[in-house]
Amino acid sequence: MKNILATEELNTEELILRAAKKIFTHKGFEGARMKDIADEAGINKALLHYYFRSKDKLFESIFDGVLKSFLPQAILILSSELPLFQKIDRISEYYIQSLSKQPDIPIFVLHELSVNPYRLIENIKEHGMDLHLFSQQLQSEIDEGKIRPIKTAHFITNLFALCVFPFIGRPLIMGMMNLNDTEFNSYVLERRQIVTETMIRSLKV
Amino acid sequence: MKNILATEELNTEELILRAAKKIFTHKGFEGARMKDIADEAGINKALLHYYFRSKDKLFESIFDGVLKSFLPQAILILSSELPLFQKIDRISEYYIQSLSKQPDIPIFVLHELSVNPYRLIENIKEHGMDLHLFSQQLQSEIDEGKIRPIKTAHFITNLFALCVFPFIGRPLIMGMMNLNDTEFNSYVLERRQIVTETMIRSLKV
DNA sequence: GTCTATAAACAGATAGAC
DNA sequence: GTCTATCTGTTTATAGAC
Repeated sequence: MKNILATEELNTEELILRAAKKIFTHKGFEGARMKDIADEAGINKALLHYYFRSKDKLFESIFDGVLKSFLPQAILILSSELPLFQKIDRISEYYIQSLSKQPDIPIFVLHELSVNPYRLIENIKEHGMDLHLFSQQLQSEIDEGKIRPIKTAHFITNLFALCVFPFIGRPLIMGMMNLNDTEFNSYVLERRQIVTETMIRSLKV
Repeated sequence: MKNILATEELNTEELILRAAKKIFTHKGFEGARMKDIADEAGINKALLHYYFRSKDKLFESIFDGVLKSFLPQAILILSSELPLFQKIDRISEYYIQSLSKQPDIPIFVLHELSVNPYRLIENIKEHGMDLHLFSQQLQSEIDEGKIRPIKTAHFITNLFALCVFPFIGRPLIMGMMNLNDTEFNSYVLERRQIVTETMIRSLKV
């Protein structure tokens, strides 16, 4: 039985997937070159085609995987039994932490979706992006006078905007604020509390 | 003297720039084809090179123009003499209204900056992205106990995140919320008030 | 200035040896 | 499975006629 913990013992297919994820998320589908991916994986171009037939097929593997590793978590937390304010905290905690390790993901996903919106359709269907339960919870809190009225769409937009924008706007923020890499990392660490506070204060009656 | 109001009387260079802006902002630099731009402008590929030498040069013209038409306005409003809460309202009004007419701009700019962060440097130097005055105002309001403490970086991130994210995340929002184009437009119209309210409520002591 | 035709460079994909 | 060499189609860029 293979030692699953030996991270350096990757087979070729895994090497390719890791390299492809790095190059695609950094440069986008159109900007990525099969040569770049092969070099990153330390193998030959031809092997990419041997394992994945085409650039499109390879990309689909990466894109689907990325989407599946991020979107469902939001639905899971939002549809849970947790109190509203705890959900806010969990979402900001999870997304800011995950994206700190993979900061290229948001701009990659949103750029590709913006160029090819159809890509989302299958994935959404598959995972059933049902926010019905969450909408009910939100409406209950409003009806009981616990929070100010807000539509589900705006609540979710606000929450994700506050969490994700630092990663999307990184070069702009670093430029406008004159931050170096170290300073930017500190700034990101502060975001979790800022997001939670901003969301909760804006909802308080 | 030419009639500057006759919008249909564009010379070839203007036709190219208009077409290039449309194609580049929609598909990004790597995804854009010179053929697409020529077709959009109703002219021949060779003419693009006659006027702009290369795809890179043409892109620079567009990118610089786009940056100059959006960034300085924020600095202008933030560095003005207006009260803090009015600045919030002006920013959300200006950016949500402008971007409604050109919704591709944010993802375009942020994707290109993410692939080539150096692009920003010259532009920022040129326009002097100085937020010193604004930081002083923010600190004064905090010191006088008028608003809760918040760093300039987080204030600006929050404000721009709330304004810009709907355009960046459009396909995702439409997918998750099951919105059609008409519904999305209504949703965007509501954002201006949501942004102002969210920002101001989160700052209130 | 504007076009057609073509060159030159590149990128994705395949053939075939090992 | 993995490599080198090559093919095929695409894309940017140029030459040259009008």
